Amino acid sequence: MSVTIKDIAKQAGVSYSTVSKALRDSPLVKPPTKKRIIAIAEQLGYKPNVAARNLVSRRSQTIGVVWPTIERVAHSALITSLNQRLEAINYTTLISINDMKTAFSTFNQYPVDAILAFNDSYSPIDYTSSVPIVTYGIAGQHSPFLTIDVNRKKAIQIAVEQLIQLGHQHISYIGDLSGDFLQEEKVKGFKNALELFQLKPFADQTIKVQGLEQYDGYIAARKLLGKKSRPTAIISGSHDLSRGILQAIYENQLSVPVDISLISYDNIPERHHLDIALSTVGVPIDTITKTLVDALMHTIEGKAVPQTIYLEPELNLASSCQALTL
Amino acid sequence: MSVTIKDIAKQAGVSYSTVSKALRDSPLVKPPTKKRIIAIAEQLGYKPNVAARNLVSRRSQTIGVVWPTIERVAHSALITSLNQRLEAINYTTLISINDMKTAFSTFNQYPVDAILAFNDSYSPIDYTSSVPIVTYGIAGQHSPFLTIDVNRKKAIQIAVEQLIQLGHQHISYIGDLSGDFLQEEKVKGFKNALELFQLKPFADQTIKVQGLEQYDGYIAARKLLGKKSRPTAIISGSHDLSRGILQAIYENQLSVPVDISLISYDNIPERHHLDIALSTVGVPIDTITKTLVDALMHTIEGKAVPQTIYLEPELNLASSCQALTL
DNA sequence: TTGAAAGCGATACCAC
DNA sequence: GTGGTATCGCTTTCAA
Repeated sequence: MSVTIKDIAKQAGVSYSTVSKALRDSPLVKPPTKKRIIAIAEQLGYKPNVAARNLVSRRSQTIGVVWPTIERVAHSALITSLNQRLEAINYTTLISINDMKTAFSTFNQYPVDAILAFNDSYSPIDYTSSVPIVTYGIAGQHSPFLTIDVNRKKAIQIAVEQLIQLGHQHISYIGDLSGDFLQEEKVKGFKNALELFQLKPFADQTIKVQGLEQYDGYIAARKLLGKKSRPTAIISGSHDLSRGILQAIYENQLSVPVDISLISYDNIPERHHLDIALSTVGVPIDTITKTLVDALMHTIEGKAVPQTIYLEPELNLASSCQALTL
Repeated sequence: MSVTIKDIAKQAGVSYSTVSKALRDSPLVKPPTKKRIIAIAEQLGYKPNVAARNLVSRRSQTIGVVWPTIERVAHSALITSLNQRLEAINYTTLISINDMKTAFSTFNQYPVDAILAFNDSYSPIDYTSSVPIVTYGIAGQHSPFLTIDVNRKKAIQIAVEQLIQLGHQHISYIGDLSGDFLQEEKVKGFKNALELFQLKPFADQTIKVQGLEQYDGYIAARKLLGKKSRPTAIISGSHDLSRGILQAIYENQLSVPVDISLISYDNIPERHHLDIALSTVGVPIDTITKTLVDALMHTIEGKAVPQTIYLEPELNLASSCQALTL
């Protein structure tokens, strides 16, 4: 049997309700008493019983994260950052890798204060939950939840704009992954931008990939660079793709940015870990997770309204881009 | 406020303790009564309050999984399978991606019945936990916990033995990743086996990789195959590496198994998803997770002893290997 | 400033 | 078979 507040109360010679207050740092307990109680608690190795606390407070200080696609690495960094943030405000993160429906059901019977669902499809989440839900991903049409969405279209558009300003006319986009809605958004953004800036279409505008890993970027870029005519600039759909693309470029005895300028989607710290400083567009992970946590807290307090928050991407111009030299 | 057993009791006109029994399918309640109560519960949308249940039963039906390395994909499939198995026996899986120490502390104050820790280092886990712990990974020297370890050395040894039986003399191992203890075990197994079978050493016996992804396998294999003399057989440290290796072999206009035989570590269903049926050595994921779950249940019931369970790898011979033709 | 007591929702034991 | 009741560990009024 582990130690309870009653044990502490006995030791301290006070009532156990006083202990409860002291441990919760209530102002209703005299500082010296409080100090003594906390000392004893520590010494006894007291750990509060969460079940009991949840029972009475009707709060669990736990966020349920629905993350059905662990096998795809994309969100790992996001989850890591999210976890840290929640931890900092005394929340526990509980991850479920089951499908939405199962996970919702689990979390609804488990004591979580809110659910964060990673949603990478357009299909509406048709599930009623008594626990408040925040969604990260594609903004659905009439989502009944607060949804956080990254403006991926605009991100790519910004990249295109930047390259055009630098004088580029032949720009390829590597990262067309069919079946992945998040990726398709980016492709749309690319095509929109080309139209918008009235760039004349050329052969290899969008390059399909099999996946989003370094390997896929490498394969795609090699195919692209193997041809007689090649673009002067490339936009890549993800950081990992970019790594592979860089490799392929080097292999072709080409140089970045002299021969080819490169802008990568994804705004993560790892962009500094390459031989060359990578230009990127995207929302910084920190911004995303901060927004998510804020949204969750608001939702828990019942202050959130079903709406979509679009996060605006930022451009980080670095040495992987330069003006086209004629 | 959500519905409780008292609400059901009122509706059904019975005492709430009867409801409790009925809902737990106790034989002490007449079937018709039981049926009626269950119907009402369903109709009211009753969800048991886990906190209250935990409080009294002193069980939470929850396993805490410590998985600090989500960013490395290797264990994803394992976690997925584990989660399914636990779900099947009414256990909830709670994943923490914090470091061991933090995670243990969280789980110790959170109601979990047992902790499963993924440990990929030799360093002993110096943490006392009142919650029972099962470890998966390298068997420590004097681990105070039940540890499940895969005999990786032996796996590679079996692969070598098989290839030798097929007449191969020049065998390379791709998958030497410094700093990763699990990988180093495999390299050791390879070297041991070569000695054991008295194979004369040749130049490119072990090939270092930067990571364990397809890309890394591709790069390593390309380097290996670019030289004048090449091995007649390759053993690969992981499924993903193998995919890249296959790619590099094809690119060199070589064929598997005619020119090169290939055996891959990792025994996962995906081995059937390639152009060629891949020979593999390793413990099937299902076996691993079954063992883990059994170990956890035993531990929870207090029937487990601190010991190491070694899982023995299996060889699956498929068309990616053939006898050496002279 | 402290203590007593009610109660959160469910289980389990003991009567009836 | 069913109902009453103590109990789990803690928070929260309400009195003292």
